[in-house]
Amino acid sequence: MSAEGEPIGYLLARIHSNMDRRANNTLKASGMTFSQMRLLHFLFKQGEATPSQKDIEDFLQVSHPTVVGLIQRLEAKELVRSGFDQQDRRVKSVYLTEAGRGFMSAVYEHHEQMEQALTAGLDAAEVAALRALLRRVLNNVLNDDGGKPC
Amino acid sequence: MSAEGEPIGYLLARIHSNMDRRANNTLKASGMTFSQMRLLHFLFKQGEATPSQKDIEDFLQVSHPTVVGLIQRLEAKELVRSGFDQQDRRVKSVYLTEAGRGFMSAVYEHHEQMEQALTAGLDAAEVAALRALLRRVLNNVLNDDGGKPC
DNA sequence: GTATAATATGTAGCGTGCTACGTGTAGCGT
DNA sequence: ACGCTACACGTAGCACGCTACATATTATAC
Repeated sequence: MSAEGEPIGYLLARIHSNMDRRANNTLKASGMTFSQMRLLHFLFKQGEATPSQKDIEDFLQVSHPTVVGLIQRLEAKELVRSGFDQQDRRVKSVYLTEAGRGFMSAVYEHHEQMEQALTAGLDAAEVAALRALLRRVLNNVLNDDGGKPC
Repeated sequence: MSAEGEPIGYLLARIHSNMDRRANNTLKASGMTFSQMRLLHFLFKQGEATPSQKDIEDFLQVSHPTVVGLIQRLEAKELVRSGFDQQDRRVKSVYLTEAGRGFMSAVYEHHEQMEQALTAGLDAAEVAALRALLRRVLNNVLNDDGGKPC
């Protein structure tokens, strides 16, 4: 029937938008969003290091104006702070405040919940297989030029 | 190292945003977007039927204000037209214009390209496995209430 | 030293998604 | 007929993603 014909692209679009909506509804009470959570997660993992805006852009794989917006909103909430580097005054370093660091436990709790909700009913081998396939798809999306000369 | 730990949720977010950007860049010349393409695809499949805005909402699985915006932009381009039903004047029926119907061949061409780019390097069995796993993930995202009472 | 290119960040404007709330129509109970 | 609920659609306002263009700093070439 229609099962074999359903495009992977549409499937991914539907999953992502539903996942995003669910996550944001759960986080709504705390005034956070899924994207903001991803950024805090990255900063938390860095420990004492203070990554630049460019590093964040590469990690999240979004454009730099998107990162600017995220940082502005997180700074308004006093969860992160930023400042220009003294060595190279082009780069802006970003780091968690104490409040931001404290926020992370709640964030990680939700993180676990969402991951388990996504993979409910799949055993460990299936999750591993899915992850491996998705990583290959991601690589295609990142590097493949699909006929476009540039 | 970090391979086994990468959350499915983040992987999906990265894939979707990169896919969307690629698709929109390819479609840019024609003034279309990936979302608009999904809607035209749905209308085209309906043949003579004229689905309501609500039907579109259910198919795309997005909120009704999002559908309103999509339709407004497609109507501005004269690719679709809409009107309220005479039987039940709450419902607004949407259908392709001739221009919209003509547009579809180009759309389908890109559709094929994107699908192939996504699954490059995967054989038929792997694509089928990925699709099956994604469908289960989608189902989790759709139906699982994850502790929310309702 | 000065011009040029490369890099990092900022701003403008738009599309797409959401929630919350408002409007109009249909259906139902009384 | 009246009110109430349910349903479909509309609007407001926001978050987040993009491209295109602008600015500031550094690096490089001459």
